[in-house]
Amino acid sequence: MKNNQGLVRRRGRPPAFDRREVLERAAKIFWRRGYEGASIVDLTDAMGITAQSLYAAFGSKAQLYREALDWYRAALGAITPEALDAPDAIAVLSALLRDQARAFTDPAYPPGCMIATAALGCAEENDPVSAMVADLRHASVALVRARLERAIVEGDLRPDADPVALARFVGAVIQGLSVQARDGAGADELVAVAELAAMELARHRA
Amino acid sequence: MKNNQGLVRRRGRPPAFDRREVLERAAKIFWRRGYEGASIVDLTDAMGITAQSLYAAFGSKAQLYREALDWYRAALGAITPEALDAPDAIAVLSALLRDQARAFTDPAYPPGCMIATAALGCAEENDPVSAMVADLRHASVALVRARLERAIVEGDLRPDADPVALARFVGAVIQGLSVQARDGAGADELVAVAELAAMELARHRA
DNA sequence: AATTTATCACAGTGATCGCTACGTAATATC
DNA sequence: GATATTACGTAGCGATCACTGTGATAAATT
Repeated sequence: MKNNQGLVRRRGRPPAFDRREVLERAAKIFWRRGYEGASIVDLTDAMGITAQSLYAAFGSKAQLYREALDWYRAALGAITPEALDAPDAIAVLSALLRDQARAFTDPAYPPGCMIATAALGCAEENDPVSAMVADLRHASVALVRARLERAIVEGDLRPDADPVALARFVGAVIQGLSVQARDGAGADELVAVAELAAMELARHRA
Repeated sequence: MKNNQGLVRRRGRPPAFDRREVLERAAKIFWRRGYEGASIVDLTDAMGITAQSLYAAFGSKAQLYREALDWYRAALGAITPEALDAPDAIAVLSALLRDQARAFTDPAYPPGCMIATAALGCAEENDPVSAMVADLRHASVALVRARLERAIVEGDLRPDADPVALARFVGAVIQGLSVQARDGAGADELVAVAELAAMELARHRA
């Protein structure tokens, strides 16, 4: 009906649900409850499909979570190379901090970041899932670090600045913003924090 | 045997374990795995007692977690009014950030903070536990804020500084340090982040 | 029409969840 | 030693976990 837009012709009855839409609904449950805190019943209730359809479409809970993270990164929370590509690294990262402060408190979505504060401490059996999310955090910090290294070359950042520490600093503030958003902080409060962090970045401007 | 040091005489067979010692072992499991990630079997295995003894001594998993948090705050992770009481608020908070960076990476204990990044996103049934830990985070930030307000009165901090935002900023950095410690960061890396945050604090010195 | 695939409702898998009843062993007071 | 009190080990409670089998029906293709 809605899905399978003529790209791949298959025989048999087509799915009655839009795969992307039910994925988004599942992602919001994972976002709010975390991987372990979201049960299959929670997910199927929100998605409006049965467990059989879930497993037929997504394979497993862990695979569904992986796809939910992909959705989040593509739709909302990504720190992409493109987003960091504009001139003036310090302005780019200051805007990033402010944007994240606003995004983490957007009432249209669950509070906080789906990646920055996910799967911190979980049952041993789910350590692989935790490691996967940690890898996404590492990758984001690495992108920020690369952008800061470029900023030194381009003369935005002082040559004696430490891109590794500054990137970790930006990551830490974003993670803290996510914690406080989950604890109920408002947009203005978090933007004020982001601006303090941006001030510290500006201190390293060339 | 080891416990019940003559303080309260009771009839019947005395416990064969030291209550404080098994509580500390339980706390480390909670610390590493979180409230939901630590099962009763995980806990009793680490504590070296049976589930029967656990429930007789601590009442429930939630109550054991509460006592574990008390142990953590008393033994290690507390931001107490006393710790913040020394002169020069900015020096105090800078030292706090550095100390936390070191504590979060102490190989003698699980990585990160037991409170700063605990119970973020959990099953609905455990929302009360999550709220309890969030309250502890709020209380810590409130202590920092009070110390910063005093610093304005005492002339450490510039009168136009924002104690609320600065306290949230300190809290956010600590929370980010805890995330990155859990992700495997080392002491030196986190101390470098703490020092960047301390630099921003210093910018508001009177 | 025949085939294929997806839907649903229902049921149930073994495992684990937090938690507890029961009988016995050990230590107190009397 | 008698008795009361408490802890311990075994075993198991009902509930939920992620996940799957069955079977009938519906909707698409060939």
